[in-house]
Amino acid sequence: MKPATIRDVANRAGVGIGTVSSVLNCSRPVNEATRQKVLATIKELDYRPNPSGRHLSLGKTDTIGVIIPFFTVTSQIERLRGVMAVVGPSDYDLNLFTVETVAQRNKFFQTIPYSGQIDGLLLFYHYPTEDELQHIRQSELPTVLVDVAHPDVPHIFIDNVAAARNAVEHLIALKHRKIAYVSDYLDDPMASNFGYQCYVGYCMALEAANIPLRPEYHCQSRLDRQQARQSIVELLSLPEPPTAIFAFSDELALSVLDAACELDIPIPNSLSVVGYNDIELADFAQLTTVRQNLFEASVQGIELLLDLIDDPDTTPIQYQIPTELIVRHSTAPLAC
Amino acid sequence: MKPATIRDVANRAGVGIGTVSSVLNCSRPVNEATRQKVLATIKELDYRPNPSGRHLSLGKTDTIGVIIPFFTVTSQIERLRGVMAVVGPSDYDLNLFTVETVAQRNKFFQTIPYSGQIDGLLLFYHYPTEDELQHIRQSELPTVLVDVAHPDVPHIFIDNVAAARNAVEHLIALKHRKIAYVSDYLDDPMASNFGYQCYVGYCMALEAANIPLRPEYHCQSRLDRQQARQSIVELLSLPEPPTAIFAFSDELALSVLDAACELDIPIPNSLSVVGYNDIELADFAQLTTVRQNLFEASVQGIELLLDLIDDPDTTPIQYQIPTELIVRHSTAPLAC
DNA sequence: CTGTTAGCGCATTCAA
DNA sequence: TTGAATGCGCTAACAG
Repeated sequence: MKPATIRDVANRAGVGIGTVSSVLNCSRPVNEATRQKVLATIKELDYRPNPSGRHLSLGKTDTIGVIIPFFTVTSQIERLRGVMAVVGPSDYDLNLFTVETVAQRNKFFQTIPYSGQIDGLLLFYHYPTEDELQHIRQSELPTVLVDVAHPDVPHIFIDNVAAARNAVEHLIALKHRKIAYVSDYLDDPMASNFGYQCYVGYCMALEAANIPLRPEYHCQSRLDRQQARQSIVELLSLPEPPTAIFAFSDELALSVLDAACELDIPIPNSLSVVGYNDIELADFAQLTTVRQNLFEASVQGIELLLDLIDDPDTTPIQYQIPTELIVRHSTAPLAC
Repeated sequence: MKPATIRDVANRAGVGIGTVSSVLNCSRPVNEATRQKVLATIKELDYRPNPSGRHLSLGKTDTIGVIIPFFTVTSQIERLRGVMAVVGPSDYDLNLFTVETVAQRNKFFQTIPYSGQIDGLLLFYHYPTEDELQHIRQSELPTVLVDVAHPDVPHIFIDNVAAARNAVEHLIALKHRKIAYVSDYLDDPMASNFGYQCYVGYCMALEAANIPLRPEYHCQSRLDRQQARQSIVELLSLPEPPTAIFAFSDELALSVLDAACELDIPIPNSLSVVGYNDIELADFAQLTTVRQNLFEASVQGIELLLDLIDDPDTTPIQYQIPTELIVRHSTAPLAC
């Protein structure tokens, strides 16, 4: 059976269509008696306003778009949970988009912002290109970045550079000097900017300690477990292998453990390992890692976005989420 | 600047509004010359059809709704990935809904199916109540269940009963007779039906081996790690503790490992453990577990749903996804 | 082949 | 306080 429309309700209740609308949206005062009658009719006909009608009339979709790349990464679920925690109780819906290739990403930015199908965009884990920024600006779509900082876009910033530096300094404090860094391919067009940020922090820590940078200690790896392990085995097979490794994700850090296991390198005795994210597995594996409150960052992200949608002139405050180094048993002082 | 409408394009191109629509949708033949002109104007004006307009006119939203409960559970990301893999390249959008409480669930089923805001519904991990079925039927919203089987609703079925039975039989084959089962609270209104299904499989395996059921061996626990560990410590502290445990999720199985560690019970020597899902962590922890291809199940789920939307009279074929017992090092023959 | 028109369901005028 | 009319952007049926 066709769902009831606002006109059905109006006819049945013997009132005008505008009156029903007024009752629904409290947009203007309505006589209490007629109000009750309308309300009763709505219930009787089981009427629900059609969102598309509203959207068309209001020029608003009550939907926010979310892009969370790297959906294989466990920690992404935390980000999504944070988003849902705010969007769920709100009047907004959530549209989840996939962008797994450069082509998809281009198409997305060229179309969606202009399509009027979302009122705002939440972008995780991705430092927008100049081109993408252009589209965001031009479409005037309220946009918030989470995880990365950008001077031109409101964002919830996690200072990964400082966190990475702090992690590496932890290793240096343990007397390590041969410290490697494992990340994704920094020049991969689909890479998060994140690997780079951590790299900067890594470099800063080394520099501050007067430890020269060794290019062979920067291991850029694919993220799937097999290939990662392989890359790290190579790293650990260098003539002068590192005594400590900082990995830009817990997943990669676990691959370090895999590789060390394969090579019979005891951890932390002969090799210290620090990860990033503090995923559940990290605790289980007793991995020293950097904890970021991804849930909280997401929550602040959409809250900011909703504010921005509500009032585009909101001063785009840029929050910062603190990180914390969780020291477990995968790091130890350098054995002499 | 206001985005261009179909009328802008028509005026600019000097054609009728219907012609533009025809070009866009190939809904009727158009003279090649005018077609090119329209196409050029569309590009020139950077015109994108407004979805709400389409939706309103077509009575279709090109959006499918998805409910994936228990978003804290790592394996859920696999399901979501499967969905995205199909929805992403399609013309459909994905609306993710939260239902974390009974109230939310009720509200969802009472409103969303009728709202016309989605063309189809994909329901994970949830055996619908009679009431919910009523709403699904009444609203005539195409709906597909994934993970659970229901006689009245198209579904992608994973035979958890058989898989659980198989897992427990593995333990029995290892000569275990004191076999406990750890799950969520079976009577929790927000529980997945899943804990119950595994329970049935567990019982069947025991019965077939003539092992009497011991109520004290069924440990119903909260799912967060601390409380789970606590519950399992109690289980393992029984006067006659189990020598093997089947957990309905890898997360719980890992909590079993936690608890065993706390009590200095060596695994698998003194206690065998089997989990469920084969999350990444399971491999890492060398946990024997049941692997279900969650990605594949999701893919089949939306594919079926899209078919159903396309043609509501599609014979609601009900697929079944096989499971596989992955034997690792958390299970061993009963020590005499 | 193509321009025009009539809704789709709703919010918001403008009159009354 | 309220009903009727207008328009949001689009598709499809209708009339050339």
